[in-house]
Amino acid sequence: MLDTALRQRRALLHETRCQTCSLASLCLPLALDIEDMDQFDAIIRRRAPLKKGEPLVRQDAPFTSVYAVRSGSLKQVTSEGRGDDQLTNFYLPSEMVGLDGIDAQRYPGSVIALETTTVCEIPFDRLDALSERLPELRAQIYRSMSKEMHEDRRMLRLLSRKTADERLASFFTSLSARFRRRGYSAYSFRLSMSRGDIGNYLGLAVETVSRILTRFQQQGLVTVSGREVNILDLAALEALAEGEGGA
Amino acid sequence: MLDTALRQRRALLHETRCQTCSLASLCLPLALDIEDMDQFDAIIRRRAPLKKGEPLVRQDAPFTSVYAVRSGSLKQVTSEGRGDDQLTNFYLPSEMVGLDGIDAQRYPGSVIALETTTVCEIPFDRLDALSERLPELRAQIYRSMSKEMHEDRRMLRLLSRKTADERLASFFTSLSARFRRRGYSAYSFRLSMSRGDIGNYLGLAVETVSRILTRFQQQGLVTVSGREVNILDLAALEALAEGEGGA
DNA sequence: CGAACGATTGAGCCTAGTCAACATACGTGG
DNA sequence: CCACGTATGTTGACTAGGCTCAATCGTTCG
Repeated sequence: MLDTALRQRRALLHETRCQTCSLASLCLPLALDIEDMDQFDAIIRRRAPLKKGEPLVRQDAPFTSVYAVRSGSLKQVTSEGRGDDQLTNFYLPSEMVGLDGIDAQRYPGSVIALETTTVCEIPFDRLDALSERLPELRAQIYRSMSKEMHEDRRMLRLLSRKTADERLASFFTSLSARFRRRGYSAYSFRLSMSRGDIGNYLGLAVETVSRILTRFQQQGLVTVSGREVNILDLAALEALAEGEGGA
Repeated sequence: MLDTALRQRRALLHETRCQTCSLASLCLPLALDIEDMDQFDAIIRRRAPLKKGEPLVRQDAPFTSVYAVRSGSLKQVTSEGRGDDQLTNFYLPSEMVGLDGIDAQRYPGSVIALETTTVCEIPFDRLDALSERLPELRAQIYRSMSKEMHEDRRMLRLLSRKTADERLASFFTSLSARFRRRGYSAYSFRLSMSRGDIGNYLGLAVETVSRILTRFQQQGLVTVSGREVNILDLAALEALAEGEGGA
């Protein structure tokens, strides 16, 4: 039995090494050579997997680390005032959590696992120190942050100009692209978030999300069964997402 | 006459030095000591002032530099599809323009002067190289980006949860705070942007902006005459911005 | 001084929110 | 393994906030 535990532990350690990580090509150490990757690897902290609903970071907690998602998914929720939560982000494997806490030195929202989720913890002070010697790593940090800003701008546009249908279509095409990029099917996947989460994220009432999903099915764009999604007409969804509904 | 030109040029050079810049305490070199500031100063490029309506950067142009606003103001506009512009940001003195272009190596939107505006151009490759040796500078770059992400999240919440009244109130209180921080009056200022710009930014029709402004005046919250704004009851505006209208 | 643009005001409409009832899935303990 | 309770999802009816269209007024600039 001890043997099993040992093997599991070794497997875990093995898995946690960047060099053998299947996400390495999408993650922070992306551009590093073998030697540098070892240095990077050395500052990463292992973490027990998070269970569904468990917070990775809590809003307003002191900023110490950023995190790379290895498997599973999370949502970022910012509470302000009484019960007025806003879901500001979903995080999928290879994406970075916590970069928005650098400025205020506190995390601006809680980040909560949507399913069983594993992450790599990267203490920021050590990352920063390492980035001093590794220009490629520095560039990758800048790129990650810049990309998130870029994404946020897309989201601003979605919220201020798009109709409910366009928002849902955007949501699906964006998820589809993100899954594809990670080597999963672009057409068939399982949502880890509830309708409520989706609505909150897209600025829509749950009822609206539900209604539009049934309409999308009637239109033959997708099939949805619970959280199982099948995209039938990606091109049409993409057109819809860009506002070519009937204009 | 040559003498005049010479003096002007010297004045310009003088003004453009970080050490004598009144914004130094808000800007990138914030935490640098005198010596380091000189190094930073050396990589900055002077730029002729932009006239109203003139673009500082154009959407999709190759990313080369970031910019610090010295005086005036600008807006960032992202066009997608036909005529579907989204105003994603306003930039005031000491704020950084262009950081969202690092990832794609292109500027994700055009940035256009709203009035006569001067900026410091900072070539990014040289900034990055310098940041290798100056941890304080690096920290400040991270902080700038992180702050912008944070701001974007606030904006997401505004667009997805707030009513038109709350949005306008937020807009005014935010401007007020930004002016105060720069040493200007928090209660009396001139808008450099049109009603159309405000509406576009806040996800509202121009007519709605106009209507709410007149209502705010009737309620004794502000006086507005053209682009001249006087805040009469900042506390009430702040309460409104946070959704304490009648709840 | 006139033209062009920006701002204001009014009337009617439409999208998505709210409230309410019902259906389904989930998971926990007997 | 099933039964129950709770959380999640769906559907319907009604409402309202903000958009559109349209006309008018004001202001800035050539």
